Amino acid sequence: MTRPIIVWLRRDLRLADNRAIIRAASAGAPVIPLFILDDATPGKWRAGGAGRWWLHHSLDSLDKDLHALGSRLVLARGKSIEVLPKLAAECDAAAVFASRAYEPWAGELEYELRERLADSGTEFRRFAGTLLFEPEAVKTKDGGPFKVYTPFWRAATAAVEIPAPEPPPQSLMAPREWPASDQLASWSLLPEHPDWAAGMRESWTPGENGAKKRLSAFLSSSLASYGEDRNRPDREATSRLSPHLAFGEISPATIWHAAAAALRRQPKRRAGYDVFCKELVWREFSYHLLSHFPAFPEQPFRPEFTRFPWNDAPGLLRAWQRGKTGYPIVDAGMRELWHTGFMHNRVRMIVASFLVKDLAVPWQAGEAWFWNTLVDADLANNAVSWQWVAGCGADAAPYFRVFNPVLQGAKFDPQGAYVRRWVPELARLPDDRIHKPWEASPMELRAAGIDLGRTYPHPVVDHSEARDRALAAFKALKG
DNA sequence: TGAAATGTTGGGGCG
DNA sequence: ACGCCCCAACATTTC
Repeated sequence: MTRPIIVWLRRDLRLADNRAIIRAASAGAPVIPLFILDDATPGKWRAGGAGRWWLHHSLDSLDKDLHALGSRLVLARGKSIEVLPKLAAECDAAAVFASRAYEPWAGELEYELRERLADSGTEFRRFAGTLLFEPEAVKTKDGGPFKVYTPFWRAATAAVEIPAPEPPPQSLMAPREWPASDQLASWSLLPEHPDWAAGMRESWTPGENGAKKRLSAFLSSSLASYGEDRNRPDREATSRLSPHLAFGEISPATIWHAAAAALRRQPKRRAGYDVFCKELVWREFSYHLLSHFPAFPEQPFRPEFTRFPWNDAPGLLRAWQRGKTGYPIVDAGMRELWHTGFMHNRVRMIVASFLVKDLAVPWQAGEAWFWNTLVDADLANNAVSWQWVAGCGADAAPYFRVFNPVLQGAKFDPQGAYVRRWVPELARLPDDRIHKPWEASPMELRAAGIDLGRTYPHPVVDHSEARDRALAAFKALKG
């Protein structure tokens, strides 16, 4: 029998438009789909709690899909650099196929893997597909990486034709004998004591099928108005594809081409389509930056920010994490995150600005919290976006841009529906008080059943004063 | 993918 | 009719 090909799956948990699987399937060899739970290689960036919940269900879903093709998913745990060569030797694998990864540790790992596998006569092949644009494919005039979004967008979309997505394989040849596999349940990826995942189960359908359904629902119902409505957390107007993308349950090329097709069907979707494409390419820009500046998750891109006088304030950080800052839009966002593993993008900007500027807590603390609590936690997006808000990143918001949580709330959640949903103790306040309960009269508070300081906190800082402090600190940094 | 302070304009009230 | 003031609405500048 022909020697098998191991398909090493990572954040590409899909069959459609997954070139590693598709090429292996058409090679005429048995295919061994493999997932390794490797907490050691990424170190502190191993998958967090919410991500582990998602991962469990995504792996479960992929295994079912593989069974429908006469195959299965083999599970192993340990360091990839040890597990893979060992398994390849055991199975006498001809090759290991994988989608390329872009995290700081990935390059060296893939290089070393190639060497070790070659020792035992196993070829190692990487495939594109995780990104629309490979980091090397987009260069400035002098051959360097882009540090500003708009020129990156122009250069990338002009230079690269995005190939059409490829259909999933119709069948996968099983090996004569399956290697031993862990039981998914034995990995304990799901929370037990306590089971905090109820809100996640209500909110999401992890897996390739869920991703496809989400995409078509979004394109048919929300693409047209995406440009205006995507900033409204009180509306279901964003794609909510981020966790599916983060786990590779759907490829960006699939989304790209499906959106273009939706535009062709209905040309009036143009405005929304353009904005949506820009958002997809922000993800590309994040990966572009991460791959050229691997310190991005740890260190400020603009080095002068290393000496910013951050506040060591565990109490304030905790109030932020738990959604008890006293600013309704901030608390609503943090509670949505805690409950569902997700937060609306506009609200992410508001809560991030509040942590970094109002509370002067280092952006890395917010990045770490998001890493653990977001189902769409993605190293590149997370690091680049936090630095963008903090003002120390590439093409970042200028440091003096400080969000006012009251004004942002009034502008993007005008009737307070989002706040009422996630901060129910404020639900009975009138619209013109919902984003600033401290300005409600004693009578209004009583009527709404609120005892400020007891049932809902006073603001942990005064925004106006905090803003002045932030501006002064940033100014000192500059001078 | 800001907010707040400051500057400008123009309509209306009024002497 | 006219100049003056007020101030909202909008624009520009600054942080």
